[in-house]
Amino acid sequence: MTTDRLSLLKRFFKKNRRLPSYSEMLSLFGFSSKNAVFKLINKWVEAGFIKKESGKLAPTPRFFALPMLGLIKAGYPILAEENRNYLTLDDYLIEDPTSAFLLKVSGDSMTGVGIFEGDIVVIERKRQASIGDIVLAQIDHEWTLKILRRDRMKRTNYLEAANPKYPAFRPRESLEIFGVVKAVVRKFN
Amino acid sequence: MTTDRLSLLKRFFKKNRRLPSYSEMLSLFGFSSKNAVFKLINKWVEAGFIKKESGKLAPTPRFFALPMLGLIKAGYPILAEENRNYLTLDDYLIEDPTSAFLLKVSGDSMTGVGIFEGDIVVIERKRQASIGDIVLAQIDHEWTLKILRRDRMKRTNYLEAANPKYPAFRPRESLEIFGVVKAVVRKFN
DNA sequence: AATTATAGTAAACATTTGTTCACTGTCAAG
DNA sequence: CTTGACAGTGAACAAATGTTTACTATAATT
Repeated sequence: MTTDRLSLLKRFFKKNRRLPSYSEMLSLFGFSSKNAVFKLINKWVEAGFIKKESGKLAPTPRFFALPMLGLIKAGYPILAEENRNYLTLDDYLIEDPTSAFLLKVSGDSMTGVGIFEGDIVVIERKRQASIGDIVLAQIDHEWTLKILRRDRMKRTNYLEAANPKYPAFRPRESLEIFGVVKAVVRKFN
Repeated sequence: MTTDRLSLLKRFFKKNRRLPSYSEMLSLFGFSSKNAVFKLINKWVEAGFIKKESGKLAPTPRFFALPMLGLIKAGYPILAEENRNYLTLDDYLIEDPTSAFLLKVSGDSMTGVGIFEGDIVVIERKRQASIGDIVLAQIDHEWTLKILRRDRMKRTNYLEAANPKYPAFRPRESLEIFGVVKAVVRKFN
């Protein structure tokens, strides 16, 4: 399989974080006429991989999209119906890049919700959270990552680990929330 | 906090998947001289947010980078030492976009390694895997996601769930590997 | 008060951009 | 065999690009 041109283009974008100009594509694809590039691009525009707006090229969501399968229990993989038009994993996971940051997790207190030591969580910076959210909080001036719970009787909030071996964490002085966990990410190997 | 110009630029890139031209930046930033843009860009180039190569602008890894913290058990978050220069979560998670695809997980057979129903796994398409890898495989013509194990005595491979409630899966006829799980991703809410 | 850096305007310019037009060879279909 | 579609060459071109130079106003420093 001789690497096709779209792959070459994707590789260029991955490396340079931009699309090449037509003259750059000349050498990238091995053409000697810009018109060849022109026609090729138009084909990709029609196919929906690339967009033109006021003469500027930009990749479309489709350009990045990885095929997404669903695995049926019975045993056959199918193309997942949901063409949720998320562009990249970034766009899927990080809604507001300006308020988001990453946190490398340590400890085993959240294994119950599938957050393990070494995982990376995406946190959205905010001071308010809903009950049940996984929050980054400071409880009695100590930082921690736990589930936010509410004690209806005492009308207070407290923190709970997602691991039966830890007790509930009830603040003596203060419980301050700094962010909410929006996603987890784990790499194998 | 009046949204600063770098944020405007990031927003533009997130929306259009490209950097604006200087003339577009005029209106984006509210300048009336291209030279103002020119100087601003050069500042960002020096700061390492943007790169110029042969007159073409491109964002650097730094442009995308989210702050990455580490959480010490004792209770204080610190800037994670590892400035691994991964660009985006995509680049961190997906090494080879041409051979990768996504799979939405169903079932509870992999909860032991923190893969739950509804999670999305990044799979690298390949026919060979190492013992211990989490693989997408066809065992006796049925698709499944399990851990690849080796039976040294019988000199055969078999599959194992990461959930004690399932027995080992030993192939009667065939065990064919289609890909290896490189990462998991889970979104909350 | 004088000085220096910073942030922006305004105009001019060579280079490069994407596009268009006319043309050629190749291959598959009628 | 002819026809038409397809893939590419080559040259020409208006428009837009990033850059440079000269100048102004504002704020900060000495």
